[in-house]
Amino acid sequence: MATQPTRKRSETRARIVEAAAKLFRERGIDATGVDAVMAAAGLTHGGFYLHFASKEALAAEVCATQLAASAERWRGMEGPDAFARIVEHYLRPDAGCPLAVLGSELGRRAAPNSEVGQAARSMAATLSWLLGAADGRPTAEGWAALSTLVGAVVLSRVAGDPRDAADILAAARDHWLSRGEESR
Amino acid sequence: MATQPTRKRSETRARIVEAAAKLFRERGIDATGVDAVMAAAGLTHGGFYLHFASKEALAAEVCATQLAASAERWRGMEGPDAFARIVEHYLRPDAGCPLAVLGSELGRRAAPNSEVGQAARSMAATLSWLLGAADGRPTAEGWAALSTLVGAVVLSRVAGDPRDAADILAAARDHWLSRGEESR
DNA sequence: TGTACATCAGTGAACGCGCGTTCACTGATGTAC
DNA sequence: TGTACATCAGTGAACGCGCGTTCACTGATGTAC
Repeated sequence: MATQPTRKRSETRARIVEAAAKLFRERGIDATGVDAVMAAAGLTHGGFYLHFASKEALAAEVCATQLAASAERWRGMEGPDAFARIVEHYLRPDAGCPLAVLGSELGRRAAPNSEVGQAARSMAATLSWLLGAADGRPTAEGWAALSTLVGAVVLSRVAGDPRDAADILAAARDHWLSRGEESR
Repeated sequence: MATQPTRKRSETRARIVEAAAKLFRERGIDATGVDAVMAAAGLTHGGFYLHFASKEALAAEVCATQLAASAERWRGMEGPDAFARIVEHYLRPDAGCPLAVLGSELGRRAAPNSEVGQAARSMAATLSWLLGAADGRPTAEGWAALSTLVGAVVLSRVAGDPRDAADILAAARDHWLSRGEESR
């Protein structure tokens, strides 16, 4: 079959990362094959190793960059309702933060762990700050808030009943947003 | 090689389930082979299918029974510090509730889901009851508490730094136990 | 402007390994007589 | 009590498939002259 007109390597690479992020979120890392990732990126599987040393390297990069981007976005949030906006966004049924969606898989992978851990720390630190902490380090309250968010997403995905799933997300939201002023 | 003296099928089966529960908790379902489970049970892999129709059937049974047992144990807890005891126990670093440890893998498996969902509901209902709910149904507060527990375990396993891991578990504990009286 | 060649992204067949599953066989225990 | 046979749990070699990885090859673009 004919080859596509030559494209920039870096653009193709970005497409692969994007496709992988989506599939990993939907199906998990182990359950997503290299061929599926490449097909989703509009390529054949053979070209994968032109961009990545291994599937494991891709997984590490995808998780690290996704979480780093989230952490960065959170850190940039401003305004009195920043906390509420983060919570609402995190708990959207289609959000799928890697911490929650890939949590158990991440816990057992060696490679991405330090970066994943740092991103989690940064996210907890942002929540702590928005909850009134003095410096930029995660407080107990910040960790508790992040735990509730992550756990709610995990539980909502495990719950067989979609109504339970919605209840769980709403419960996590209410628990953290009904302190001080309600934001809607 | 010599065969072991004949044993009761049901006992062997129970040993397989026990071994699988341990390995699934440690390594995850996908990453644990049938041969590893059987070896841990002191058997060779060939005999597996005398007890289970497939690895998937084993996974379903292990998850369902583990969670049902947890839910049952929670339901039977009594006394004014029942809530505190559940929380403390759940957050022990070596506990490893399947909801947290296998959460993301469970979310994508078809078979065990309805039973897993029911167990989660029951656990949330017990927490709700102990937090003062009127009937035996899960309240928002109960779901929020369970979410925090699950999320804390997930995060503590993802955190690269063992000190963060301990902080996270302690934060979840403090968040839910410092309402009303402290229990220690 | 045109020709020859290097470079480069991507193709798709093939390889090898791990793992779930099957199956013929073994050795011990239980039962009939 | 002893012998013959059925049953039954378990063994371990083998099979097949999926998937990560490799590699010879293709076709397009860029460059030298």
